[in-house]
Amino acid sequence: MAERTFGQIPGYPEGTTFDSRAELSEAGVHRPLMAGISGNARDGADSIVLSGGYEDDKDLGDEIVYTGHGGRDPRTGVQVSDQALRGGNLALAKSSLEGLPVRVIRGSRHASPYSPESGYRYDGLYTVDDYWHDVGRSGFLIWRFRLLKVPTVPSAAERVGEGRADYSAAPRRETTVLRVVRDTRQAREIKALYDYRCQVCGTRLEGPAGPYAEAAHIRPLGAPHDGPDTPDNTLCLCPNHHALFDHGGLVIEEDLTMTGAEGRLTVHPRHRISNEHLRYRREHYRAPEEEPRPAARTTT
DNA sequence: GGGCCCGCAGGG
DNA sequence: CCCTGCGGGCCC
Repeated sequence: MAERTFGQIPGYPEGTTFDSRAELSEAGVHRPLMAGISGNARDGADSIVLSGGYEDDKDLGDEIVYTGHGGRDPRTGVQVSDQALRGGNLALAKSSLEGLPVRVIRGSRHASPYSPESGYRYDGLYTVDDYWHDVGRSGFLIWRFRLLKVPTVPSAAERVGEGRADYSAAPRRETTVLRVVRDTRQAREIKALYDYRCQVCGTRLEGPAGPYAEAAHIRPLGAPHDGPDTPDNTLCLCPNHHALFDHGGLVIEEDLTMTGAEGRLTVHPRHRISNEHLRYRREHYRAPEEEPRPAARTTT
């Protein structure tokens, strides 16, 4: 078994097309012949294929919301039970935690303006920006992974000796920056209100240029969550608790007690926090009930 | 080795 | 078009 390779495969630049899954596998661009996700729980996911069939997928080009696997009838492809954070799904979550690049391949059967006319096409590297669970069209629990394109910069080797005509001939999509700028005026005001102390642990980080804290959104900004950039959707957190919150390891209950941290969330009298947004976060990011958390890996 | 999976070809 | 049988590679 060849070792798993993350990032671009030498000899197969972005835009390379393949006739079949067998060719993709042979090239090492996406090794499994049928599965959509290549990877494991330990190392993360190195590639995925969008080939249609998953009704909850969203493809906006530079942003993809990819559906995890599992819970489908193998014959019909119909979702008949809940998905779990296992196998390839866990691999993609691992890639998110580690910030690993995922090769994305689109197939012609995937209904999207970004799909190739025929066969499969390697479309570059993406990062797994976020993952959460949702109720899919089928009514069953699905895991969802937001992938964002890593902007492609031509390497020095590619630039050297490259004629202008060649450059203009290369098909390049315009890259849309989808990230919302997070530190708005209201975010700064919330941080000032708490004097840069974490609402979870009270930590105040002080550097020579001043204090540092992060504004965390409770209901995430951007589709499909569409949380607002408003004070009632913003928390002032230290980097550790921000990361823990984003990855579902810190849950704020309705009474402001916390799962994953001691005590109760500190809330300033002049800071109203939306219960609705807190509920949204719990519903989509907390580990599902029947989902046993994977055993933590210890480094020895 | 078992079970899973965003194939694929072939036939109706 | 839809359905069926037969799959290879890989994770666990």
